[in-house]
Amino acid sequence: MGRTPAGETRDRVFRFVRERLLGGLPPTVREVQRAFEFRSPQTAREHLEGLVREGRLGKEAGKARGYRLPARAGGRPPVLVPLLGRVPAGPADTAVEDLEGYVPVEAGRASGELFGLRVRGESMTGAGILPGDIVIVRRQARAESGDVVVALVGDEATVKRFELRRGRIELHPANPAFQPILPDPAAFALLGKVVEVRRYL
Amino acid sequence: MGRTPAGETRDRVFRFVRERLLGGLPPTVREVQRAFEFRSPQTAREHLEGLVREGRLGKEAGKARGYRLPARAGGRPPVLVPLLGRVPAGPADTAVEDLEGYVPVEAGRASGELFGLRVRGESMTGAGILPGDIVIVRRQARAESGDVVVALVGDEATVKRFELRRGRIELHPANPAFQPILPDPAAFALLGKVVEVRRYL
DNA sequence: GACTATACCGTACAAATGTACGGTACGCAA
DNA sequence: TTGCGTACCGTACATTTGTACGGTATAGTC
Repeated sequence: MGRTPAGETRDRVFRFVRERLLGGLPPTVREVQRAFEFRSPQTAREHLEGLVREGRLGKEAGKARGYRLPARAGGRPPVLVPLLGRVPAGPADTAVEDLEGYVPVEAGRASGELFGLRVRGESMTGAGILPGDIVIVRRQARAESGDVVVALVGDEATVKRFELRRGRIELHPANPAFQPILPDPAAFALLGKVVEVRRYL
Repeated sequence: MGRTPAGETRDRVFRFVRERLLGGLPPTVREVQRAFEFRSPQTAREHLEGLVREGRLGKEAGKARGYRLPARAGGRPPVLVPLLGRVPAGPADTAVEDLEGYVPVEAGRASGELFGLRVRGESMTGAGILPGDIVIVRRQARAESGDVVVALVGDEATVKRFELRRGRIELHPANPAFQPILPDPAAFALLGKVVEVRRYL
């Protein structure tokens, strides 16, 4: 019968499974079978079990789509965080109508609730944050001086550098053409801290 | 029997399912059943089908773990592209020893071979590309004027704006403190085009 | 009351999926 | 040659899982 040199197919099976796992949806035995045109599910299973025996894969026995990356291999699948089009005033859950889509973020970075926000305006160009960029924000009510934050000033969401001076909050732009904002505490709300910036060219 | 106010349980089911979907592993009907302590899988199914009917969920009928986020909401799971620590001289696959990790990228953006590269130097700060940023690069041998590219000049990989002037290639920095590079065609290789910039704060 | 809708239960069935058992073909080494 | 290991096939079976059908209870409305 047509065979393949030692271990080569198994490596390709591993890469296929890893791809699927990293992508988020583990494959079934028969999906592996079809992908490699094996004529028996057992062939796929032998490769998968072999990979488990070698420690290259983990599994939840008996369960559908039970193959996993081994725990030590760190690679949890990325999570998708909502990309919000407008100001996230309430909890992100309620702002469904403003959902532009989802952005993948490493799970390790995903402590707390994250959301994405598209940047408007040029006030942070000096910090490499340009209009149209997407900032990934961890929702939190506190910040430290120097953090880049998303804040609600009046009715407007804005991205600025956060500074605490003599007990007073200041929001500093990173562009000499703009002035620092000294928000009225009553009309101010900190939405979260920027943990990542992305730009699609 | 114990019932719950209109729509409330359904909302909680939706959040549960979305959590699982964003986390990577879609739940089964019976996992939803157990999570909410329904005594019939049918109850879970009615909520799930209801959510599909409302357009809040999508599904692959008949398949195990077939519930999905609706297509409009961001679609395919992200793929992970290799983040290379050093110059990717050969195909990315061969440079495994220089692998720093993986970066998730939307599948829709993943036409062609992608890799990530960490930016060194300040030559592109004017374009919002700072030292330490990660650029996502599509491997390609051609570019057009204005593209931000990764090029190999001599032995060094560099990120610059690509310009073609009178048949001659020029690499322009985006920082007045740096000079354009007019590379010797013999010692020049275009590695790819930057399609995305990210910064982790 | 009669009617309808919603939320849930209980059970059964069918499809998808994981698993087991036995077989064939090839390469290699004793 | 024999024996062993690997790679694969074919088929059957058990579990998991999705699905269908019918039922009960509560609330609201006409």
